[in-house]
This record gives sequence, C-alpha cells and structure tokens, in this order.
Amino acid sequence: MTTSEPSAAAAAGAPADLPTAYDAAAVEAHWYPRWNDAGVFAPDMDAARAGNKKPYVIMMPPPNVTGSLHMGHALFVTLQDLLARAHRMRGEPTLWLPGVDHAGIATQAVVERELKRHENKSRHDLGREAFLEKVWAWKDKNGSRIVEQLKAMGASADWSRERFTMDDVCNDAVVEAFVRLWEQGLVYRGERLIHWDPLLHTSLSDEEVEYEEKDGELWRFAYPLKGGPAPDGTTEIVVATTRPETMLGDVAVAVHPDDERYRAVVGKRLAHPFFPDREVVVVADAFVDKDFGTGCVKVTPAHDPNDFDMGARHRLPLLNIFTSDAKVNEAGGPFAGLDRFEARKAVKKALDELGLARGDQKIRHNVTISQRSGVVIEPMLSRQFFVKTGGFAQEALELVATGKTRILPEHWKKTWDHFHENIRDWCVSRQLWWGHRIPVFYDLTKIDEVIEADANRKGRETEATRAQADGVMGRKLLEIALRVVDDDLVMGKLAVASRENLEKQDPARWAQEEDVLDTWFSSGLWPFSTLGWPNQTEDLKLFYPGAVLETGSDILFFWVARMVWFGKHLMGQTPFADVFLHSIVRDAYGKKMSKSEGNALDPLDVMAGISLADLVAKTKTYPVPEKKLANVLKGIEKEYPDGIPAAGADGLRFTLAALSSQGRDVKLSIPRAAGYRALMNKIWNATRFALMKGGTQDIKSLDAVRSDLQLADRFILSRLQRTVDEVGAAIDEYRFDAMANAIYRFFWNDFCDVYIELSKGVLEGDAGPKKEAARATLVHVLDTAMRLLHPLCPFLTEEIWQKLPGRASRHEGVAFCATAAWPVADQGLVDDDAEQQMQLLTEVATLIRNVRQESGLSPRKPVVVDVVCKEAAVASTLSAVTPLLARYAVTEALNITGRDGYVPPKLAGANATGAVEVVVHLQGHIDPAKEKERLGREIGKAEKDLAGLQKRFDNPDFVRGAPAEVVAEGRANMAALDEKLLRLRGALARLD
RNA sequence: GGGCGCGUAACUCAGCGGUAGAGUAUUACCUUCACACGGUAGGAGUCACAGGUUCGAAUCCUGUCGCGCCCA
Repeated sequence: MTTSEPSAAAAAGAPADLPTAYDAAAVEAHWYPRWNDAGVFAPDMDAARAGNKKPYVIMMPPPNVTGSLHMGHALFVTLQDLLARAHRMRGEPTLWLPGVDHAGIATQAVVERELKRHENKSRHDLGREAFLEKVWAWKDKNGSRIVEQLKAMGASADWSRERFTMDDVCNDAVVEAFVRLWEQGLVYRGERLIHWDPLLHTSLSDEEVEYEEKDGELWRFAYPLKGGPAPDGTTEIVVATTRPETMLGDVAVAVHPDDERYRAVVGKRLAHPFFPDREVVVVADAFVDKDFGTGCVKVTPAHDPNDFDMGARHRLPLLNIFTSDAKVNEAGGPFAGLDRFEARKAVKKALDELGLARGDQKIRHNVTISQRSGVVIEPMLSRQFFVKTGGFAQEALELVATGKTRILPEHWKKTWDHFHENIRDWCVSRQLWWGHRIPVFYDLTKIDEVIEADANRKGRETEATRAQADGVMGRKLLEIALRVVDDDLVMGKLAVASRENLEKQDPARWAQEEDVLDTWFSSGLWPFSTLGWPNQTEDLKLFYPGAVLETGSDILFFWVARMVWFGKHLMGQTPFADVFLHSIVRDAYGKKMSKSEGNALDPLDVMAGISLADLVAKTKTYPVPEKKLANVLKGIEKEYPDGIPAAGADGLRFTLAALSSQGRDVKLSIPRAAGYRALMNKIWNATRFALMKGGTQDIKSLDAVRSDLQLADRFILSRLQRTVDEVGAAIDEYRFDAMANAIYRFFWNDFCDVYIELSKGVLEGDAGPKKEAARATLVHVLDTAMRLLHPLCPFLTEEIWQKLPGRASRHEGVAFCATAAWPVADQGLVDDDAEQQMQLLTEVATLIRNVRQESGLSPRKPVVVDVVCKEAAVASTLSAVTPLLARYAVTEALNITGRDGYVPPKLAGANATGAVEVVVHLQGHIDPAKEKERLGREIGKAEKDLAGLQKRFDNPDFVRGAPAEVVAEGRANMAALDEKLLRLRGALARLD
C-alpha cells in the first residue's frame, strides 16, 4: 500500500477545478479496483491470529447463479457492506465471505428452457452427463454477472475467498454432512406423501409450495350403500369435494364420530361407482368438520395430506392414481391416461350419467402452488430421502430462547418458534440432475437377496420378484426394487452412504442414487463449508462462528433455520450470534417488486438513472401478463414522468438504509431517493467550499488550534462528537435508518447550514489564529465525517477523504478511507454551552429573517435591528457573537441591548421569544397593515400554545402527579410564552 | 382458522408516556462568489376509529375497520 496514490480528480488539477456537481459514476469506477487490488477486503490475518480483537464475520447470502441484481440484493449489499466496513475500520479482522448458489431447480429450469428453444431438445435427449456439461457452461458464461453487479454497488467482500455451492470445497462438505447424518440415523429413506411438481417432475419441500386462494366449486356426489339401506333408512352417502377426480383413489368416507346424522352408517361399506370390487368403508374420525359441506369427507390417502393421516389412523390402504405427469394411471380404470383436470370433467360427467351427481356450490379455497413452476402441486405418495427435524428443531428453539442466537427485529422470534414447533421432516431429495448427487450407493450384489426378503415378509410375490423371474438384472432391477422394497430393507441391506464414490471405484457392484439434494441442504452448510469444513482449516478455526447473519425475512425458514440446525449439530455451536432480518423491498404501493408485476426497479437503473422511454421499453421485456401491461405502463408514466435520476451507488445505498426501518417492508420511494442523492452533492460541494476557502496549505492539527477555537468551531465539533456516538450506537443496534438520519442532520443542518455559513466571515477575513482554527476545524470535521459515513457511502467518502489536505500526517501510513480508523468521540469536545449559544443565535437570526421576509424586504437589503434582551447573560452572549449574527441575519447594524431604557423606533417590525425581542427598523419599508396582520398571526400561535399548556396546569392533579422536572419545564415554557406575548402585543400596540 | 406487521402532513417514513418530526412535494421571495441536486421564510396533521388505564396517550391495554405478509 502506498499513501501517494493519486486520485483521478486530484491528478486533474487544483481543488478549485473540482466540478460543481458530484460525478458518481467516475468516482465509483475509480476506487473499487484500487481497494480490491490493495487487498483491503481480505481480513487482517495477523490480527486474527493474534486474537486481540475478535474477528467480525458475515457470510453473504449467496445469490443464485442464474440471477441478476434486484433490490433485495441491493439492500443486503448495503447493509452487510456497511457492517463489514464499519467493523473493519474499528480494527476488527473482518471477513465478509461472498459466493453464489447453484440454485438447483431454478438453474436447471433455465438451461432446459434454453435447450428447448435453441436445439428443441429435452435434457433426456442429451442424457445426464451431457446436460450437466451444458449447465456448467451456462454457469461459467453467466454466473459472474451477479458478482460484477455486487461489486458495482461497492461490496467489500473478500473475493479471494469466493465460493460456489458446487465447487469442490463445498461439495466435500455436503458429502461429509450427508454421510454423517445418515450414519447417525438422521437421514432416512421413506415412503411419504410429498409435494410433487408435475411440471418439473420433482418433489418439493414444504417450504417450496405456496397457497393461493381461488374460486372453486364444491361438487357433490353420492356413494350408494352396499347391501341395502342402513337401519335408519339411509341409502347413500353424499360427499363434497373440490377435486372429484381423486374419487378414483377413494378408499373410505369419513364422518364425525359425534354426528347424529351418520351414526347408523359408520362401518358400512359403500359401492364405488367405477370399481364394484373395491372396498370403500365409512369411518368415524374427529378430523371431519361436521358443518363443512355435507359433513362427509371422501378419503384419498394417497393424494391428500389430511386423508393420509386419516388413512394411517384407520389403517386404510394407499391407492396411487396418478403418474408423475399427474395423469391418471392404470388404477383409474377407464380414466387412465387423462390429465388430472381432464379427468375431473370426465369423472363428473360419468357420475352425472350414473345419476350420482348431487349439485354444487361456489367456494373460495386454497390451492397449493409450486413456488418453482407455478403449477398446482399434486400430493403424491413417493419414496424420498428425509432429514429428521425433531432434534434440530428442539435445538433451534433452545438457541433462540436462551439468546445464544438472537433474532432481530425481535418480532420474528414468534415466527421462528411457530415454524419449529410445527415442523415436519424435511424432504431433501429432488428428481433433478443439477445439484449435489446424493452420496448413497446401492449394492447390486445384494439385490436378489433383498427382493426375496421383501417378498417373504409380504408373503406374496412382488413386481420385483416378477421382474427377477423375467430375467431383469442389474440397474434395471435396482430401479424396480427401489420402488417396491420396504425402506428399512433398502436402508439396512442395500444402501450405504459413502464419502468415496463407490460407483466410480466398482461400477459393476455399486450404483449411485440418481436424485440430487435440495439446494438448501448445501446452503445450510454455508457458514462452515465455505471455510473448508470438514478439514480443520485455519479459516475455520478463526472465522467460525460468525458475528451476524443478515438476510431477507423471506428465507428465515429456507436458509437461516437450516444453517442453525447444521451449525449446531455439526460444529457444536450456533453459526452466528445475531440474525438480522431486513425487510422486503416493495414498490411505492407496498407490492412486492416482481418482474411479472412490472413493478420491479433495477438497482442499476436507480444508480445510473434511466429515462422514461427506456424504463417503459425495459418493462415491456418483462413477463407482464398482456392484460396488465397497459395499466402497468400507465402507472410507470405517472410514477416517473421524468424517468429516474441517477442516484449513484452511494445515493441508492443511503436511500435503502434510510428507508430500512424495523417494520416488515421497505417501500422504495424515488422522490425520497432524490433527496438523498442531493445530500451526496451537498457533501461534495461542502468539500469544494472547504478546499477553496480554507485552502490546502499548512492546515494545522486540531490540537494545535484548540485554544483558538471560536463559538462556531466549538459548536460543530461538539455536534460532531454527538453524531459519532449516535452513528456508532445505530450501527450496533442495526438501526440503519437512524444512522442515515444522524449523518444527514449533522451534515446538512449543522455543518452546511450553520457552520459553513458562519465560518465564511472568518475564512474570508484576515489571517490569524481564528482563521487557522476555522481551517483546521473544517478539515478535521470533514475528515471525521467522511470516515463516519464511509461504511454507508464508500465511494464519495473515499474520493473526498483522499483530497483532504494534511491527510498523511493525520493518518500515518493509511492509504484509504476504507482502512482508516473509525472515529471515536472525544468527550472533551462535547460543549453544551456552545450548542446552547448557537441555538440562541440561530433562533434570533430566524426571528430577524422572519420579520424582514414577511415584510417583503429584499433578502439582500441590510436592515438595522435592535435585539432587546430580558437578561444580562443573554445580552452578553449575543454581544460576543455580534459579527456572526450580523452576517447570518444580514443586518447593517445590530444593537444588543438590555430592556432598561430601551425606546423602540416608531415604525418597526417585531418578533420575540421568551428571552429576546427583535425590533427591525423598517422606516420606509413598512406596511403597517401587513405588519399588524403578521403580528396577529404570531400572537395567535403563541396564544394557542399557551392555552394548551394552561390546560395542563388547570388540572391540579398534574402538579401533584407529574415529575418535578416536567412541571418545572412547563412553568418555564409558560413564562416564556407569557413574555413573548407581552412583547408581541406591545409591538402591535406601537403600530397604532 | 392461527400468527405477525402496518394504518402519523399530498407522498415515503421516523417518533412509541410529557405541548406533533424528517425527506420529497407545495407557497412566497432570492441567478448572495460551495452547491438551483441551492438559500431564506412560510403553509400543511381531531397521529384509522371506539372504549379503557393515567395527572397526562400518536405512544400502554381492549375492541372495530382497512391494508400487507407468513403459517395451516
């Protein structure tokens, strides 16, 4: 590293040549590679090894390789980068580890779609190996886009440690984790009802499905009783269903045990209209809702979760009626081959023709939708691999309950608990190719033995024994065996989990499981797989566990929970002390941003700016439904009539942080972003001012001028210390909005509006200690403020910090703002007196400005003003700063006087607080009528305030019950208002 | 059906027991030599509604309505 690194603009010439507007794009392009090349983003390994300061570690939530930057990414980059940069500046060895996720289903779907479009082939046409080659090629070509975009936002992640969930390091961790869980009995293979996506041909986890409320039809039909009427004369049972086609798989009808209406039929047999020899029995089960529909529920255990449970309770058979495409299979007799929705029509028609239809009614009901493909999920009975979640859930609940892992904002704790208290085992196998192939191997030499054992146990021949008899062998036989043989036999005799690829070693004997693991299995290992686990690497020792996991609340279950389970189980401790969940970025109307809604804003467009025309053109490329498009475009034209102005990376970051409160969503407001973008420019120009007016030569250190500091200097330095504390606390509490606001207030209101305005006089005046003090203060404040703002706005602050004169002596051997020391408040500079005096000064100035402005005086017209003080202390305070006040309020002559013997001029405008009355000489300018009107308004306001206060004091309990200081404050305010009113009324009287 | 969050100025949001705040927008004036992505001054809110607790409620409690999200 070198301190003589010239910045782009510094090289361009003298500070006075700085452009008058901040050019974000140029600055951003300039600094990012310099930081990166200098190794700023990597943790300080020596410090980490020394162990004096605890390393600060954040694992970046790996974006999908298929993805491109969206607002959710922009938000997490902003917040995580902010944390990483702040802690790095605090001297903590900081690791922010980035990476990308292979995103199994999403990526495979994208490549399959491309394959179909360009070559009109399916993945099966290519075969597993060739297809995977395609996916890897696609990943290599497109996978870096998202990384480049993260960098464009300023992400100070350690790219030298970047990981991919399917690289060798992560892959080893997945295999190791799976094998361990298998050996511990925490993974099992079993036949369960799972969510089946008939389009993607794979199982999904409980978390990968969504429920959508839709209009539907509750359709009724009758099952006739077998063997004649029941004792009470009942001849049929009418059931109501939204899925008539599933009656092909019905094995029972259930009624509530307490339901008088059906007491006589419980235990009776019903006639299945299409399968006379099939048993359909009436059972009593408390699950049934007596008041829903007819109070009778058809039971299809193989295609409905509730029915599955009921089936288990009543030992009912499972009858699968669908193929993997969700078409009716051979069990559906005459309906075999029909798609489930066609089958619905056909079944209804057939039942109608049999005279069994019993009417219908409209109903709103929930339909289960695949989050991945959007099609209706089919609950299917299937053999899959599951992770036992009971133990993990207990540990997860405990970690959070005891505070070993904190979930923030706290209201998410309940959601966490609820999820873990109701969790079911996790289906981790996916019928995909892209992903981690499950490291389970089947021993082909044992197939015959296992099949026979299975048949013996069942006491009948099976599909497998028949296949054996037909001479089927090897993998073909394995496939059948895996479908048929009891799972405990497979687990116990046929299958092993192995770290070695047994199939590669001995393909004649071993065959690897075809399925891959759920993407979240590998993501769950992310906090330690990325550090080299299971190898005991130095990184793993130094950087596990992490400090905080920052991510979107939408993946609390998918990801965070899994990391906690695996981290606790495999590493022995929670992977992070804090979980901070940021809100979901929504549009101005609170809708989730989504391309198909047409309301997605591209962070890059907000950074670089985009015209209305381009924005419209871009939206047209989004998959917005035809019907909606016109409305969406109209909305855009209304929302962004002038397009979106370029906010720069820093502007976007500041906006996202400022808007990220503790609520549940962030509504991105472009007008508000414009305000924060203006702040960037304001900061830039304040720097221009400092360099132009303060000069760059021989800036003294603050210590050297400490005894020469004037009121304005002391004021801004005091405010700076408070801001340093506020910002530090805000970061520690994850109150990023508070951080942004504290800086905004300090920079705009305190530094620019007050300090710079007041220091102009000194800076333009003669050389001397006061000027030296002001120059030193100016630079010191900018230097500190830039470091304070750096985590949030790294580019702007680096650019400015580099330009500040005397930097080398203040920060010896430090090359970047990014590596400079984090500001620490100097309590010796906190100065209540200075702040109070400055407040008095600005108040008085505002009184004067108010009078002159409301009187219609030209702002540049100097006026004569008397400031009449009630107390001598106030008078002396103001007298000491007369030049400042005169400048601030643009007065020609300023007379600070006591009240005794003061005679106001005949024609004057007046204003007052409790402490002072300002009298503005207005001869020749005044319109007495207007002035009276203005005074009347002022009096009215004061009276209203006074009345409010008076009301409190009218209640005797207030004085008795309220704390003394509140009462005292109220009294003081009342006295001040009384005084103010007295002065204003006096001024009004003088005008008559 | 259960849970969570939110309803404060025209918009986006802070405040969460002591007389209502910010940014944007808006009105008037200002091409003042850091910045018109600017300055100065102003206008703008029965803090969703109804009860309750309290000397005092936007803030705590209960209920109602509306919006959003999550889980069944």
